[in-house]
Amino acid sequence: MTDALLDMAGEQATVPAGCVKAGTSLHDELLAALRDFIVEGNLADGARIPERLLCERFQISRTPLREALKVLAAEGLIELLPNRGARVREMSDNDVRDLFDVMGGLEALAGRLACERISEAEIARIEQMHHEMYRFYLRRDMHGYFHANQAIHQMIVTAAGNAVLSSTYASLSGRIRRVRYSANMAKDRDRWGEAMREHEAILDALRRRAGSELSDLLFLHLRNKRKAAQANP
Amino acid sequence: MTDALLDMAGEQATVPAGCVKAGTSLHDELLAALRDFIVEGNLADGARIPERLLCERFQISRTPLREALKVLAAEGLIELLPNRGARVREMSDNDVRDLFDVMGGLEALAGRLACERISEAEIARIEQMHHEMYRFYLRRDMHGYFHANQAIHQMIVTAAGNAVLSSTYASLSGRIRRVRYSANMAKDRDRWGEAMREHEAILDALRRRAGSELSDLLFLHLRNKRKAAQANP
DNA sequence: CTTATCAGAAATGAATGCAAAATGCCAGTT
DNA sequence: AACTGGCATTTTGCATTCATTTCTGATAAG
Repeated sequence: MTDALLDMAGEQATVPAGCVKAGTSLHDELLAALRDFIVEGNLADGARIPERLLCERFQISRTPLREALKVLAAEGLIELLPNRGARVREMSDNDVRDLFDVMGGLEALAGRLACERISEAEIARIEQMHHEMYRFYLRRDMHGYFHANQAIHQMIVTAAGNAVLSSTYASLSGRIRRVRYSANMAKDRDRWGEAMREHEAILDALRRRAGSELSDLLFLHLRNKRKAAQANP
Repeated sequence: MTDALLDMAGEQATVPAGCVKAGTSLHDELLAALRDFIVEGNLADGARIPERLLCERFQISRTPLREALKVLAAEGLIELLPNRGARVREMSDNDVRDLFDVMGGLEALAGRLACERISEAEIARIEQMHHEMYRFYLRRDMHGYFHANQAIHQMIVTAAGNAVLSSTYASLSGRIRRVRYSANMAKDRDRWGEAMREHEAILDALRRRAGSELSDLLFLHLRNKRKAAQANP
């Protein structure tokens, strides 16, 4: 962990003062940096996060750091034990299941709302991304596929045009990104093909602007994704 | 606003020290108290929240207060303008629409999950609450109806057995509770009756454990509720 | 050799102090 | 009379300091 923190401190040091964008407080910057750092998975599950270390690395005092930690705890990324400091939140299988289901619910909502207000241009853009993803699938390019897949889902959420949905979705995405759930698909070729077929159906429903149907498809798609991810010994 | 703050100080003063529950830090207590205070609607929309005042009222220093404010800002209840302090977040019609839609999406999810795991006893309990609500409706008891209605929706969310869903729902509930959206139904008797019929259908779908159908019904129910609430000049 | 206990060290929780930014006020000007 | 510019006050942001709790590890008893 210490090495990672040192790396981060390095980045911080290379952009010392001029990088302070107008209107951004030290606290906000720190919050974003810390969140990214944890979401990226640089810290092990359940790892302690000593304030002193972070202070030295970020070259700040404890006050803004502690504020940021409180916010991250509220977001569910870390947990604060009274008088015992911050820990990276460990996620049980149940937690992962719950997170996936809520993500599914939010994507279902996104699909429904998107059907109501998405433009033809946006649909065309998603179709394009879909074909791109398909090419990754044919090439068995796991990384590219995963990236394209995530972009499509994000695009649907964005197309819903709902700020509350977007921020809620982003928050849960951060929490779930710590869970490595992409690697499993490589072992399960059937699931990969199935996922592609599900995406075909999703795109079709979006084209027809069939809100309820798309809503169902997206929820079930996420649920299947979760089942595939959790079916690992 | 000052009066309201003074009132709160009074409450705080009446339970000065003994109320400190074991394991709860000053920060957590303060956070809960502040959140309740704002959710209850004691502060006007857009009202400034000077730190000094709150400190005097709560008899604490600025440090824990500022931590609490940061968390409330992250929750979306207030907004923090850099160097200009905290304000109660004003909600535009768009914000209310977005909130209602996401609440609808979450309830739709709750219904779907509830269908999978709800017990017969819980269904019976909801039926009972439904009939209770119906009696309030017949008596034109707006307050009682509203209360029973909220209890039913909460019960469905609880029955979903998803911790992430519950906490997300609770957070959005807090943000939306500041909006008075109950009074309008009194003016629109048709909407009230329609809402009752929707609840009949919801209960029926739940009995049959028809997940997708219930999901649709709940989303549309919330959307209709929103439309009725926002149709006020 | 294991385990219990206790003192020192370290970390957290909260309060205070200081610098910078913003708000408000008043005078001077047009 | 209205508007602009500058100064004083207030308020926020962050650092530092103090108090309390927890952790560590060394020592001694079983």
